[in-house]
Amino acid sequence: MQKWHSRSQPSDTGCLPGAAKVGRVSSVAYRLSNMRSQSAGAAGRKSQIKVLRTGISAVRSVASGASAPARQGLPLNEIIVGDCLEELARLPEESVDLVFADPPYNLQLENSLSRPDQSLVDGVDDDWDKFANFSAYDRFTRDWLAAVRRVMKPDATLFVIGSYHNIFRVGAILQDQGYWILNDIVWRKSNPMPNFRGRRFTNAHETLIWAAKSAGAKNYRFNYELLKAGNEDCQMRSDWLFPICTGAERLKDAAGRKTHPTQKPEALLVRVLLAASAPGAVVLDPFFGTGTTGAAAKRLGRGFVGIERDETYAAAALARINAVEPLPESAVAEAPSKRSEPRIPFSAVIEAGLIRPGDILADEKKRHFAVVRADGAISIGAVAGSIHKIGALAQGLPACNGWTFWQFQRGGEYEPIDALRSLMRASLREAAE
Amino acid sequence: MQKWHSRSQPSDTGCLPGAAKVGRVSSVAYRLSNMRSQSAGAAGRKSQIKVLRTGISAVRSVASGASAPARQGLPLNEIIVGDCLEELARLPEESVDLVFADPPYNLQLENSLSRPDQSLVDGVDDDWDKFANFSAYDRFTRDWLAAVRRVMKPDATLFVIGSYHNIFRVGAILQDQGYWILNDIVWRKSNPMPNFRGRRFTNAHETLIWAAKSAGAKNYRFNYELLKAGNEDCQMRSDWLFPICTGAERLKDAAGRKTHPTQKPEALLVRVLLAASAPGAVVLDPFFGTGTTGAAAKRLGRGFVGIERDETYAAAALARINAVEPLPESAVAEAPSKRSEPRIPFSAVIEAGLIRPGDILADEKKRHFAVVRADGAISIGAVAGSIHKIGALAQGLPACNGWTFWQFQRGGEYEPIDALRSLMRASLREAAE
DNA sequence: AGTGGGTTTGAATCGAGGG
DNA sequence: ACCCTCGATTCAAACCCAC
Repeated sequence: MQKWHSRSQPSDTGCLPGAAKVGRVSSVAYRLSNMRSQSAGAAGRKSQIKVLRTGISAVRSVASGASAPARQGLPLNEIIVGDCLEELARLPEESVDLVFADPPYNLQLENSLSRPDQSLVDGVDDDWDKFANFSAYDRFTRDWLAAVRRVMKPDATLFVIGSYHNIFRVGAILQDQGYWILNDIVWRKSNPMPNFRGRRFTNAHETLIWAAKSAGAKNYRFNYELLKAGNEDCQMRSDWLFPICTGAERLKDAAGRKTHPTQKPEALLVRVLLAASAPGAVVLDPFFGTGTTGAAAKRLGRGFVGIERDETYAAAALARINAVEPLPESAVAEAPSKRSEPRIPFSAVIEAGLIRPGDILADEKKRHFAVVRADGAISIGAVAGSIHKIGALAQGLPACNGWTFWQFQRGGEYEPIDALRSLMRASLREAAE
Repeated sequence: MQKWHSRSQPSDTGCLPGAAKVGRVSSVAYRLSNMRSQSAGAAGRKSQIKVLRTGISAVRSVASGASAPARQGLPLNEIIVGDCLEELARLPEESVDLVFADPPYNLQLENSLSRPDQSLVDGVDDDWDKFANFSAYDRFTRDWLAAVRRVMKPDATLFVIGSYHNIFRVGAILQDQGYWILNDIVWRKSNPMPNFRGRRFTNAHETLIWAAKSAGAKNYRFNYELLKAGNEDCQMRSDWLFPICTGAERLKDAAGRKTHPTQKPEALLVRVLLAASAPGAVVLDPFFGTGTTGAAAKRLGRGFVGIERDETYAAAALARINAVEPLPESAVAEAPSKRSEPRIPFSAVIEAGLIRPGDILADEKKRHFAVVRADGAISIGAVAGSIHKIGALAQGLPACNGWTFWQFQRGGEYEPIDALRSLMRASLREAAE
C-alpha cells in the first residue's frame, strides 16, 4: 500500500536501469571518430572532429552572415563553434530526430547573494545570460525556436529546460509557433541550493517542456514500454528526481573552478534520450555548453549535433565526450514493442492451420461462445464479424481486443488465441533470418 | 543522510501539521456569520450571507455592465455570483492580502478517451473551459490578471494554478503586467490519472506560480519559519506532494456525480494560506468554483472573497463552507517570527543597564576583543562602529551579525549578546500586556 | 478522411479473512 | 479489539494509428 505524505522533501525509491550508472565518465581518451557510423544524413561524411591549431578541437564556423553556405549534410558528432542562429540556418531542414535545448535563463540577478556565513554564492552572471528586458529575451527565443523547428523532422520532438525566469515565455512562444506540448516535466533536485534569505520557497526544481513539431505529429518517438520496464513496471511520471551535477561529473578548470555555471546532470539527459529517441537517432543541442547532451548521446548510441558559441565550453565538451565509453550495443538495443510487432490477421491463423473453421472460441469465464468461420470472421448465432467486433458485441462494450478476449481449446485446456498470434510472429521472424 | 533515487514515483515522508487533518468536513451546519469579524475593509459591514429565495444562498450581482456601482467595502466571507471581470471592477482597490486563482485551463480536448476496460473518462468538457484559440485565452487572461492586480494591496501576493495547457501563457502575461514571480511550485499528485494510451508521461503534477504585485514589493508575507517548523525543520521546497481530491472531500450531487470537474484538495489551499497570509488576512478567489479557498480560509481564521459565475457551484460552495468548523484560534495564531520581532538597537541594551560602557566583548574563539562605548558603538583600537560593522571588520568579511558574533562575560562564562536582546524583547512583550 | 484493429493504469479505500 | 494482507472496487483537469 502506498502512503502519501505532504513533507516537501524528496525520497523516492527505485531506479532506472542504465541511468543510475552514468555518473562517472571514463578517463580514457577516445576519439569521436571511433563511434560507429550512424543514421541518416551522415552518408559520405567523415564524423571525425577537425582539430584546429588554436587548441579548440572543434569545427569552427568558417563564415558568418546570410551568405554562409548551407552544409551538405549533418555535421554528425561534431561541435560547431559559432552563433546558434547562424549555424542552425546552415543545417539541412528536417534532418534531426530530437532536440534538447538549455537556453540562457535570463536570471536577472540584480545584486550578489551571500550565504549566512557571508561567503558569496557563485551565481550565473555571465554576459550570455543578460538580456535588456523581456521583449529582447522573447525575440531571442522566437528566433532560435523557429530555427530549430525548421531543422526538425516532422515527427521529431523538442525538450527545453528552464526555470520560472524564462520557461513561461519559452512555453508560450513555442505554442504560438505551432509546436504542440506533450508534457511539462519537473526535474526535482535532490540537493538544491537552499534559500539563504528565507524569503521564498527553496527553488528545488526546474521545468522541461516536451513538445512535438505540430499538433498533427502523432508518430513521435516515445519509448513507453522501455521507461515503464525501467521504473518497476510503473508508467514514467512527469516528475523526475535527480541530484544536481556535482563531484567527479562536474567539469572544472585547472584552478578547480567549475567550467560552466549550469552544467546539467548526465542522468537527466540519459532519461530524455531513452524516452524520446531510438539508437542511431540524431540529437541536436543548439546550446551545447560543456556537452552533456553529446556525452549522453555517445554513451547511448545516439548521434549528436552540438552548437556552442563559447570556445572554452566547446573545448571542454570535446575532451569530455572523447573520454566517454559508449555502453555495449546490447545494453542499448531496442526491445521490440507490442506496437511495432507485425500485424497478423485472424484469417492467417486459420490459413496456417493453427485453428480450423467450425472450432469454438470462448471467453475466459465461459459466458460467451463463438464459431470460427472459414473467412477469418467468427459468429455468435446469425451475427458474424471480426474477433474484435464480436467480442465487443458479446460484452456490450464499444470495443474489445479479440486476441486476448477469446480462447480456444487445446488438450482440454483453454488458452487465449493470442498464443496463436505469437506462434505466427515467431515463425515470421525465423523466415526473415 | 538523504538518499535520492530516480524512480519517478512519489513516496515523501513527513507531514505538515494542520494540513493532514483537513480531509473531512464537519457535518454540523454552521453559518458564515459565526466567523469572527476580521481585518480591513469589513468595517461597518455585516459578514452575513444573504439567502435568496431561489435557493442560491449567495450574494447575487444586482446589475452588470460598466454602470454597476462600486461596492462600499469588501464583501467579506461572501460568495459573489457573477462575472469575474465585472465583479472585480466593483471591489475597492488595494483591498486584499492574497489572491488564489484557479482559472479555466483551456484544455483543448478533441476526442473522447476510454480506459483499457473501455469505460469512458469523464473529462472536462464544460463550456467555461472552451476558448476559440490561444489569442482569445490570452485576452481573457490579461483581463482578469489586470483586474486582480488593481484589487491587491501593494504587498499582496498572487497564486495561480494551471497545467501545461495554460500555465505558460499565464506566466508570461503576468510578467508582462509587472507582477514579479517569487517561485513556481509544482503540486505533485500522489494519485494522478494514468496515461491510458501510453503515448506520453503520466501527467502527474500541476504548476502554481507565486508572484508579488511588483518587483519592488519586498514586504510580502512569507511565513518561512512556520513552514520550516512544520516540515521537520527543513526549508519548504517548491515541490509539494498531495493526493488529488477524492473520497469524502469531493463534492458530489444527489446522483453521485462530481459537482465540479476540477475540485482542488483543501490541503493544497491550506498550505498556500499558511505560507503567504496571516490570520485575519483577506483572500480573494476570482474563480471560486466549489469554494475550496473559502473552506480553507474559514478553517484557518482567514477571511475570503469569492467570485463564481455558476450558481450551482456557488450554492455547493456555500453549503460546504457553512459546514466547516474553524480550527481553534490557538492552533492558528501566529508564532512570532524572527523578522516580526521588534528591532532592538544595541544602545538600548546599554541604556537598560544590561551591559556597561567599557565592558569587553569577544568572539566565541576569543580571537577578537572590542570595547563597548557609551553611544552604542563598539571599538577595536581606534576604530569604532556598530556591533555588526566591527564584527565584519574583525573577520575581514563584508558583513556580520554582531548579535550572534559578539559575546559578553557573565559569571565567568561568555554568552552571546543576543541573550540580552532576547531579555529586552521579553520585557517589551510584558509591558505590552 | 473514415473505418476499424488493437493497444492502453495506478492509488486509495473498504471489506473479508487469518492470525 | 486489533493488525495485517489480499483482492475487488472506485475513480481520476483527455492521450491512437494504419490502411
